[in-house]
Amino acid sequence: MRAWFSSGLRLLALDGSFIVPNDRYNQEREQSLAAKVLTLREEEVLNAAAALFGARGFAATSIRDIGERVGLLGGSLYHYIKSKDALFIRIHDRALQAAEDRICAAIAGVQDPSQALATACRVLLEIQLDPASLTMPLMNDFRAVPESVRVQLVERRDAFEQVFADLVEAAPMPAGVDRVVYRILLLTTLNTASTWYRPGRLSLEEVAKQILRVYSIEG
Amino acid sequence: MRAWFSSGLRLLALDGSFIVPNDRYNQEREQSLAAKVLTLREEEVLNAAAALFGARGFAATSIRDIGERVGLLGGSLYHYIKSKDALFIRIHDRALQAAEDRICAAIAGVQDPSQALATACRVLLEIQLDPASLTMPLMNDFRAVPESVRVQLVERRDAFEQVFADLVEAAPMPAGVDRVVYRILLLTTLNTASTWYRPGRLSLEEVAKQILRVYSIEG
DNA sequence: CCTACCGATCGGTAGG
DNA sequence: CCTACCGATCGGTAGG
Repeated sequence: MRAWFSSGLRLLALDGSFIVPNDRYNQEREQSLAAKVLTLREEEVLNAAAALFGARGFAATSIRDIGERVGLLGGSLYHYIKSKDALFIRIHDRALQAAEDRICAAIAGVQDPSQALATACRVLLEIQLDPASLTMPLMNDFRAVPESVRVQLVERRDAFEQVFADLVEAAPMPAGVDRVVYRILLLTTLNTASTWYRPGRLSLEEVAKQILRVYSIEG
Repeated sequence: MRAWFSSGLRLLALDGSFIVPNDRYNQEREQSLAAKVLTLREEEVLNAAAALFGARGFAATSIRDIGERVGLLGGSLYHYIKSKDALFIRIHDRALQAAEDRICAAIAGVQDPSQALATACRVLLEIQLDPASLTMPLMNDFRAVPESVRVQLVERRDAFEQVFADLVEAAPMPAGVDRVVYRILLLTTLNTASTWYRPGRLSLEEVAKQILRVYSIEG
């Protein structure tokens, strides 16, 4: 049995990765275990950064802002991150992987193509509107991001969207609708819902129902 | 007859304001004539700033970037602008006013509610996708903008969207669709089209037709 | 994890 | 319209 496993305390983070207490063994193995095992402190840094990137965007979020959220000075953050660019890419990757996992799990047993698409939409909307899973720094608007970073974000996002491309391909469409355009509009709608939705008049379920209705999905 | 009128050369800018050659009379009267009469140089500055804000967002666009585009050093720009914040608000206001004017002119003679909504959508899409009228710094994503600026942008944008609110109110909807949600989804779709559309497979007219079809608008 | 700092860049100003 | 500069802040590093 591995040391980090026998150490007892182990938590499952929102995105499916393990969180373990910060001990020497873990610090030494961090690199070789890739991104799978994180210390509590690392998890804190990622969550704080995700929240700020999501709220203000890449350019308007400073390393010192992120540090302040977790009680560190800016420079000290570099013990946990390689660079601001790499941090953003990492958060984006983890958020999309977590979303993809949740969506694939939710549609695994669904046979009807319309029902599968409806379910995928509902789960993505849940993720985008969940204030706790601020883990989603809005997959759009890469304008303020350096070019070299943007190409990596776009590549990852395209992979994620393939899930929806497949679902849209299989689902029935209104007459004369281009499936590529439809998929883009649908995903934009789901991904930007957090910019306007505020709990109150409509519940999350009602918003989901409205979106499915506008997009002619029998859910 | 007014001096600026008799000076002969007068151009109509994209957003409907007049452009006149830079002469002493004009410079002296600029303030009292409000924002209606602009020197060529001012127009240049606004267009360059609009293009950069639109391409990179507020936080990632520097005053020096804008200056470079018009052949000035950063500091020299302050002869034409009051502040970066004020510049952004001004561009946003002018772009929305120009869009509103074009849309209202286009739907003026249209009686059928569905036809009117379809026309408004087509014109807004044209504006958002016209590479020349980069005058539109994407009316969404105010995340990187200072709070004091954002409230002014939102206020102006809400006024603009009232045109669409009225059109959606009058138009027939699919059964069970909430008109407020519908309007938000429709406007988001039109306003973000420039983030994904590239001329090639589909023409602007085809994209418009697709959007109208997805949103069940008989155009 | 902090102190202390680097060079670069930011929005903006003074003075001509 | 430029030179020359202000104080603030940026991402990032060294050394402990």
